[in-house]
Amino acid sequence: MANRSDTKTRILDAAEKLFAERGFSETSLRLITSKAEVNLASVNYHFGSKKELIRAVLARYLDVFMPAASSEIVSLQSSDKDASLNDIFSTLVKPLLDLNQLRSEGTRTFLQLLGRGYIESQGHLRWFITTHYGDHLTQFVKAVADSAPHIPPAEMFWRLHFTLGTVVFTMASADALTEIAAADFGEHNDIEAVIRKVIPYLSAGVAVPVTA
Amino acid sequence: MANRSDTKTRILDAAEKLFAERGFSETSLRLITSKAEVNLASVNYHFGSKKELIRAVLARYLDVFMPAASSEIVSLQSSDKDASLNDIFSTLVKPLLDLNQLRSEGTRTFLQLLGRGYIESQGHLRWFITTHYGDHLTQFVKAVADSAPHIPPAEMFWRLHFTLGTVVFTMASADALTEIAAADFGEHNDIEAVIRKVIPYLSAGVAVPVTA
DNA sequence: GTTTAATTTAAACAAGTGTTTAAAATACGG
DNA sequence: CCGTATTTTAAACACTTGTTTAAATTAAAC
Repeated sequence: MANRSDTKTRILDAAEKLFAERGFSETSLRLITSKAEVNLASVNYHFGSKKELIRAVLARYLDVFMPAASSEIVSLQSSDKDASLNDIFSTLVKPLLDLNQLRSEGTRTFLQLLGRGYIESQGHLRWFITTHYGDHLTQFVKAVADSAPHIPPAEMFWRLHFTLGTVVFTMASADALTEIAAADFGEHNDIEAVIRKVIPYLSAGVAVPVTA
Repeated sequence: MANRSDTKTRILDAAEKLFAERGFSETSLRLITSKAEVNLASVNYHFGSKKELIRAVLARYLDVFMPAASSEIVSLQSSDKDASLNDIFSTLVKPLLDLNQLRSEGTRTFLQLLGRGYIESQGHLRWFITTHYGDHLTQFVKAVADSAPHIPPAEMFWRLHFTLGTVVFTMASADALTEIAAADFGEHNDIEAVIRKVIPYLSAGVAVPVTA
């Protein structure tokens, strides 16, 4: 049937869609391979195991997004030494939206995958991300910390995880939320609209003065 | 072995602990019944199915928490007509901490269960909560909306879901986060400390002016 | 104490999971 | 074009899942 290593791509494409929609452990290899119209055993042949398939799906996005985000932050820091939190978060918008050119619905899929990853992770994904992209992450954390110097490090630790939670949860349930918003308020939001809504919320929370 | 309807309680106790720690679908009935030292079939005998067990576990907390939270909000609104967002969120602290008297680690367990519920829910839990406790929820949403009248309803919808995401994610990973915070910053936070940290973050995000 | 109802138990069930195997088919290098 | 390596395939494997069954046990009613 399908020509050679096209099989690998078919699996990745089907897997990322299903993983984003239903989560990793709720998506069986049989469902993936039937959607991809490839044989069940080809997943283990090409990727070794389901865990490695999950990592491959995420890596395909992270390898594009992380360097792009990094360079955006670098160029922001060189042009504006006193960038606001809003500026820093907004810096991520372009690299995120560029993923839509990589694949249709790329932005939404990537953010949903990230959310699923952090929610379901029993360790192997957290490990994979921090060891492969740790430098980019610390760079981002430092940029945020520098632009909110009135927040002590320990407090910033918590607030960044609050932020992570907001993003992750919002994106994992973005489909349901946009549907409800459309039904209840007649608002038709795409993923970009949601991103632009959440940034001010995050900036305000991270920067709010610590109460004594 | 164990005396009569003590079996039901043993199952609920073991189930809520495991559900909170590992999530619903990652927790098998065999694990629950072995921890509870009861027979596997007794879950289906007493609760009918795993889904109904999940609902029973959550109901045991919600039946206590929801009325308590409601009455706190009512008394706040009658004493202070212009309560701040911080006041409203802080209103929930006492009902939450009172759950520690219900069961040991009750507060943490409840919040983690809530997080798992919203994250994993394929619908049946969302349906269960909104139909059984919908009045309490709309009362709370109204209180928040009234104290931030400069936020349009559609925008408030999104911000409340951002807030839900923050709480849910933070609580679902609260154990890991408090451990890291202790190791990296020497901070020893219990669940109350985390709650008191998150409230200013949430209030600031919900109330931040909408940018044009 | 006997009968009836409620509960507990061990065993099996049916369905689903990720992974492995060995043979068939395809593609490639010389 | 042939032989080798790569890829695809169908089948089976070993294991886990929630649920059901029917017999054994325990509790309650009379």
